[in-house]
Amino acid sequence: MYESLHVEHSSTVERVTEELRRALFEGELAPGTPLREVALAEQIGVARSTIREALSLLVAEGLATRVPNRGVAVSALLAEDVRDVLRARAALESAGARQWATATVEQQDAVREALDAFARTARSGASPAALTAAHLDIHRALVGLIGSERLLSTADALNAEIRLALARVDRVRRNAREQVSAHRELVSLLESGRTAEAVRALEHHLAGAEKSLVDAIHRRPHGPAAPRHRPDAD
Amino acid sequence: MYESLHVEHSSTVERVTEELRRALFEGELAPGTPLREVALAEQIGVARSTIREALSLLVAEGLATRVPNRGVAVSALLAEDVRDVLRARAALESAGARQWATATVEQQDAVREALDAFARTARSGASPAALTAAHLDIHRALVGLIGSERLLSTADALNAEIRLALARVDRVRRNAREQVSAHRELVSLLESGRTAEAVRALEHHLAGAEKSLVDAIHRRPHGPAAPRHRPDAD
DNA sequence: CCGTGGCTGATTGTCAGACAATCTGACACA
DNA sequence: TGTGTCAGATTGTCTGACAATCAGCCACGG
Repeated sequence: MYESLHVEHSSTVERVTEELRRALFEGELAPGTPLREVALAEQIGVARSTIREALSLLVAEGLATRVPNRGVAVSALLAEDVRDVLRARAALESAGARQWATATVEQQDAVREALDAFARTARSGASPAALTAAHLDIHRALVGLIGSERLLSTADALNAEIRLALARVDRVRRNAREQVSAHRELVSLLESGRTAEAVRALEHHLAGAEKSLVDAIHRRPHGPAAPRHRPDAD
Repeated sequence: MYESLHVEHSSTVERVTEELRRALFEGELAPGTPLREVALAEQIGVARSTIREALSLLVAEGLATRVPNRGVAVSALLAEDVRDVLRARAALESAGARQWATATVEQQDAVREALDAFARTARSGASPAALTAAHLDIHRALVGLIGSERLLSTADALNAEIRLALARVDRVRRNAREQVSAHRELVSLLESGRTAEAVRALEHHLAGAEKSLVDAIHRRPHGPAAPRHRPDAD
């Protein structure tokens, strides 16, 4: 017992990491932006070693990229990366969908709840970031049907990369209502046992997401060529 | 061009991490063994901060576990963990198998080559560790059929955990020849387009692996209860 | 006898400061 | 145009330090 009594993680590294993550998702730091150790250290008010650990965490999560002897920078997803991530998600989520029948009731309920939460969020006209989070929660719950904590972790990492990409292109504000009904349709296919159709619908949905993401990247090619270091504005 | 010309990573952290990994896979460090920072630092001859980074890497890979304020120790897989990992592998690998038809020729060849390499290794009666590595390479190549680098990384992490568990129970020396033919059968099912049968065979194989691993763990329950700190031998 | 509380040593988490190695960009030079 | 050199910036690693936290032990009191 008493398991529910645990204070928030008071680790300094954890707090710094969380702050950086927030800044990334919020779009305050554009992809390609270098994350200098000394600058961040004195700016946040912690030691360089602490910043170093936090940056390593971000790199491990795929949100930042480290080049030896040149430091870490905010990850800039290329079209190739988006394809990679979406392919991974398709594999994970359709594997989950295929296991709907053998999943536990809790796992199924998690999907339904995520769907409802998404619908509520869409109806209440929340912020784009919140909407994206709620949307991705449904897909996370699909992976949860597999029943592996480790796969849930990788699903989280994949979703984090997507959120990073979406932070720069929140113009994907297409009809949220439409998205809700599409996902509702997907879940009802699962519930009625039409697995093959559900998998097809899921793959169709992900293909669409991939296309819009790749288009967005091509429209604003913040590719591997880091923004030139210009002292003035452009 | 010139891409193939890159020296070995000369990073100290990388070397230390590699050394620790080797010790783990070799079974020199039993699960539960604490990895003390100062001790390792002066033993290997590097600074504590360097050891710290290396340990963080191991923790990120799942090979070690960190408890706040109590340090990191070699991961001890419980039966629950083995189930989790095997479930994840089943999802990834059968997803790969299902995509055999749409995979590129290179990806298919990777599977065939891994199979041949395994057969050669088995015939040459190599070390158990080498045999396990060759075996896992086949399964890795199956995940490769999906075409996502990120999923390959998670497959590597999962396989590393399995290798860690196998290091303590290399009594799984059952007939290697039998294993080879089982995998050959699996690949030929894929090549002949009998996907559903291949997936079934794969899941059967993984279920067997899970069972033997769980049995081994129960036989030698190096569970979460870390070995008491006794100054003398037992 | 058993639970409580406090003490001690060991270990981690974080900090400060230092220095060599490496990379970038600019500049001089052929 | 292409090459060599140099200064500045930044990382990778080291040393040393200290407070916070934890495990084990022991005394105390019910």
